[in-house]
Amino acid sequence: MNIGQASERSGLPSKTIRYYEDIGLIRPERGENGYRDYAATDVHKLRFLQRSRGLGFSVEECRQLLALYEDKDRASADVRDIAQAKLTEIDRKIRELSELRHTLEHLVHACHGNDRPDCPILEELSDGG
Amino acid sequence: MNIGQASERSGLPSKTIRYYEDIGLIRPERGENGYRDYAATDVHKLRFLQRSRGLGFSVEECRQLLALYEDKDRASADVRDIAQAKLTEIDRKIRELSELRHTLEHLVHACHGNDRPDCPILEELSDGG
DNA sequence: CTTGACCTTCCTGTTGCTGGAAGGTTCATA
DNA sequence: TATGAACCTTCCAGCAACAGGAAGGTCAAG
Repeated sequence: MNIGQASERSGLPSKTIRYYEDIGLIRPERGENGYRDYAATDVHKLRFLQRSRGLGFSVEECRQLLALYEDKDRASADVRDIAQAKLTEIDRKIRELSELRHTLEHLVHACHGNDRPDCPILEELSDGG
Repeated sequence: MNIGQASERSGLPSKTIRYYEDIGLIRPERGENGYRDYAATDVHKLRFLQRSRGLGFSVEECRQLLALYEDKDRASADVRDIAQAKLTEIDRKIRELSELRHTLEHLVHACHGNDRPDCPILEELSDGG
């Protein structure tokens, strides 16, 4: 498929997809006319990139993550070490998001419109939530 | 406290903290010598910024989030709308992180070293996990 | 065979930092 | 009191990860 369709299916702008090719993340085939031709697996990778970028992983980290399942020979210990490290990082992110969620929920529900300065959420934040 | 200590306590490099001041996110006092002087609440805000940036929120989004609890008068409906929108976004991020975690866990545990091409994780990915 | 919606490369601009230069401040120690 | 290390300041340049737009080729429909 062409880049437009790949963009639509992955949720990434065409510009970004071309950029990812520039830096060697995804290598689509080329048609006779020079157009990029994306396979279904390419789109999966793009979607994967779209997600992990949005979750705060750098492009280089995404390259590592991508390598994890592009690696046909997953026997190597360092590859699994990377995966394990990422798992730890993901757990941390999930924890932090939950805390942030907790904080915001208080803002929405607990301090509903009354402009008292002793709102519970402020105390929580001051205590180093 | 000086910027070095604020950096240490917030987890943000001094450079980044100065940048955040440049773009108007945090406004510390200044001492007689011209040094920035950070209060405890400033450090809380910085830590908050450090987290939310690492979780994939843009600086402008962080500015909104920060405004949410700097706003002494939280009566306005639009402020609460923003908070609600962020809550939805956070929930999505948590879901995506959980999926990513699931995927990686499979990579670490299910495909342990055997280089078979029919590894379960690959099927999962091909199905558009 | 032209019109519009695609696609291509290339070049510039923006965001969000990061490093380094050049210089002032503070504080312990000789 | 001075000298050196470890801070701090501003400013300027560069990098990462795109985004916008120009200039031009391709393709399917009327």
